[in-house]
Amino acid sequence: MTERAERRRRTEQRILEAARKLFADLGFERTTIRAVAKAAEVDPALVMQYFGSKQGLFSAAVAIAPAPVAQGDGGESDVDDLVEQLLGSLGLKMGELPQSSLAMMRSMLTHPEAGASARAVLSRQIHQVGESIPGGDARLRAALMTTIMLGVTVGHQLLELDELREASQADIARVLRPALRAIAHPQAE
Amino acid sequence: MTERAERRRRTEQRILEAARKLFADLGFERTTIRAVAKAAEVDPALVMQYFGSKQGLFSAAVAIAPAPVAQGDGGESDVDDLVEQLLGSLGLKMGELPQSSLAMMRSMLTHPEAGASARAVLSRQIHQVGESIPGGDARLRAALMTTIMLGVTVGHQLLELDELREASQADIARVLRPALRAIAHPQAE
DNA sequence: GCGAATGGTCAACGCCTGTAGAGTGAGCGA
DNA sequence: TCGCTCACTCTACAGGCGTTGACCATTCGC
Repeated sequence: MTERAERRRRTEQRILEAARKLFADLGFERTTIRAVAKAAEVDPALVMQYFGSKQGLFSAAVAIAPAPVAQGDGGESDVDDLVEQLLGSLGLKMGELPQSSLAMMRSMLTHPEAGASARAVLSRQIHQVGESIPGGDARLRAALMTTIMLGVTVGHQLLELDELREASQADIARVLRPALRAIAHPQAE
Repeated sequence: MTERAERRRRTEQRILEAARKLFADLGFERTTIRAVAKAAEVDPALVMQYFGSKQGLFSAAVAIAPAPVAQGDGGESDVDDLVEQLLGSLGLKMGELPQSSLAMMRSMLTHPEAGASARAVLSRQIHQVGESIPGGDARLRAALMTTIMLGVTVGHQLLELDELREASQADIARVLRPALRAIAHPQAE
């Protein structure tokens, strides 16, 4: 790779990292192009030149391939595996949920584009979870399992509730596991 | 009450209603004083005069006495009652969660003051729920029950996920009930 | 080496925002 | 009725924002 191209790639990466951090911490509106540029030690105009607009920068900063949830055939053990997978994804979230995800979540309630992205990601996950659990109302159960994970993640990562920050990942998983299983396994009532 | 005072009270109320609607729909940053004034058919300067600043308007629009959760002594039936209460508060949220609450929730991830308010409200609820359930880790269990309700409410009210909008309040409560009970009732493992 | 391409900067524009202060007219107390 | 209070409006300012186009300086292809 030519030296110029290499240099450009690095600069672009530096801008994206700064943008992710600021978007994740402050959200879309409070993050300014000027602040991103300063954090990346670059002129604001360069950010525009590379990403076209603030929205373009946001899209580029948030864009990632979401890790897909493995699918099963609805059998018993697969359902429990699914629960463990969800809990595990929360575990990942404890220390090092990617900045891009945090950035999207931070803005999903106030920035229309981020909201649309969040809906897409969640719908996708709901669909996948729904295919992995039995029962006629699998869709609703999957939606609730997903929003439960969303709520815990928001409370822990974004609101930083002390009551959750104090607990270890294992403790949270231990308490949450029976709840998720109760939803995943349909019972006759 | 004198005519002038009456008139003022009505105007102030009109401004607050417009502000709540806009804050709930758009969040703090995207809501402008000018837009609130226009919706209330009033001059922008009047909004400032009444509430001092945009932040003051937001505080006034969001300020409400949160309905306290009744407390029990940790007995079996009380715990189930608590679960029903939480599910009921979600039920209230279905059609007509007050605009002031929506306004606070909408901005809680991106506006520092709203975030602080949200943390205060949630911590209060966690504390109350924690006092109503038995077990050594009641605090953590209460936090998770609370964030679960938060996640479902956010997904339903703010993100407006189709999978939740399609379901009736009773359906959601039916699926969620065992999950909350599983967390509320500590089990030896 | 030399012109072209390209990474990067500088200065500025136009817009929108929250906010301030002077002004107006109608209802109030005496 | 008179003067004052107070609800309300008009106009304007200062600052920050996203965005733009002209401008350097280095490196590429030939």
